[in-house]
Amino acid sequence: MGRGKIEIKRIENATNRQVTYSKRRTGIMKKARELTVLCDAQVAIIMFSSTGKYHEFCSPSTDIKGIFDRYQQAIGTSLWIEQYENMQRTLSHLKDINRNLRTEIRQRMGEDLDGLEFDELRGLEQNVDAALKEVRHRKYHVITTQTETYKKKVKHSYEAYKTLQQELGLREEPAFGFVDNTGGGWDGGAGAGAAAADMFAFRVVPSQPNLHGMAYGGNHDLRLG
Amino acid sequence: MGRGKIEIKRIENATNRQVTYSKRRTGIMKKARELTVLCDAQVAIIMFSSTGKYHEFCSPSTDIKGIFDRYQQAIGTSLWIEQYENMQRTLSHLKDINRNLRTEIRQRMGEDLDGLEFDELRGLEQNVDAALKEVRHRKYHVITTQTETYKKKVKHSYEAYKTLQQELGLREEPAFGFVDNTGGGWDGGAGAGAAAADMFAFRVVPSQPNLHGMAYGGNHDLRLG
DNA sequence: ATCTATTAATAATG
DNA sequence: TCATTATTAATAGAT
Repeated sequence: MGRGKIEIKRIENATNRQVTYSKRRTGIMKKARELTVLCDAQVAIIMFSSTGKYHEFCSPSTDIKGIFDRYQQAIGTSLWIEQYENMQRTLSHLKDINRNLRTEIRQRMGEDLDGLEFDELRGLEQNVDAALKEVRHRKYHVITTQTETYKKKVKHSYEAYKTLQQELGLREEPAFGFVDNTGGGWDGGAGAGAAAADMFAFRVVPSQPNLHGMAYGGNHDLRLG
Repeated sequence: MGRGKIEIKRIENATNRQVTYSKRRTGIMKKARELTVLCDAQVAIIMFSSTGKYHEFCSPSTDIKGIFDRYQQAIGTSLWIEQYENMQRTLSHLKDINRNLRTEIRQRMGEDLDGLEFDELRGLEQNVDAALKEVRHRKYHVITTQTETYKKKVKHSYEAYKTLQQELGLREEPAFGFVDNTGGGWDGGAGAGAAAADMFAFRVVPSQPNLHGMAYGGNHDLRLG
């Protein structure tokens, strides 16, 4: 259907090939459109030219995704089933791991111990015991450091206050609690410790939410026992 | 292109419609095949007739999935992005939970404590302490139960042996270790305890693999300390 | 299915 | 890319 018959084989001249692609693509799209109208059919076409350009056709009242979902239904499988199943596997593997992690945590909390053999219980006991020592050690480190810091801050403030008092030459009623130390010196002892405990009362909510919804221990009062 | 020109609108006669669908479908497929050969193009076509039958065309050296993957790349999005993203969300959520669980376990093991506030450390200490008590309690329960069971078994065997000895009227050299109890009675004390410890030596591998690869505690010898 | 008169698509050309 | 047109290809309607 042209000025001459052509053989159906790759057109070597790139320009001709491109021109023919363009003309015939239009033709196919027109035919597809006619088919959908005449015959009430659903058609989806995707084309890539040799230069990488893409064109699509899709019958109205649906879209490429719709037709492909229907197609996958028709052939009874998903074209992307492999990726999908891969993901599903990863997902269920993660769920397994999570379940095991939760079990381990519960056991480390002293729950769900029924399934453990004696030697596992012994190992767990030793491990928890060692952990307890670590936590205690860390706790004492923190409280010591924080107390020192607080002592320094209070001492610093007190000295600034004294300096100010001297510079102004005033003898006003003291505004700070710590001026009960009438001697003017620094006691550095029990008084500072008690004040430090009050200071820590600002933060009783763990900064990192516990996944069991039951943050470590129930008792958050601040006696230093 | 036929005995008469036709209007491009739905063919009401179902038979005609089906015939036209069949003819024109063949025509489009032929055109598509020619296009792929002449122009070195990739083409995918999916059709559904009004009766629900499906037909497909795909250029050689690829498949429908291949063309659709390329198409999705070309338009820069996935047609199934919603499902995919849903799964990705679930996945990363699970990973988050996983990470938090691991952190909690490490902290319960006395590691990674640097990020914890004093009151969190205190809560953790109390919690681990309580857990330790639980584990110890359970351990003693298990060892007690198992010891009792073992005692009963040994006693039972011993009595069976005695009965057998009497029935046969024999005075052979004893074959079992426990007949050192020359009095013939049952001591029920330290001897049985030591034998029980040997019995437990069969199982030193935890039945449930620990996810940190470091089963509870390193020391699995069986001294009952 | 097959046939064929007729229309539609398009290859070559400008 | 666009228009023209000679020619081939597709197909509507009939058998």
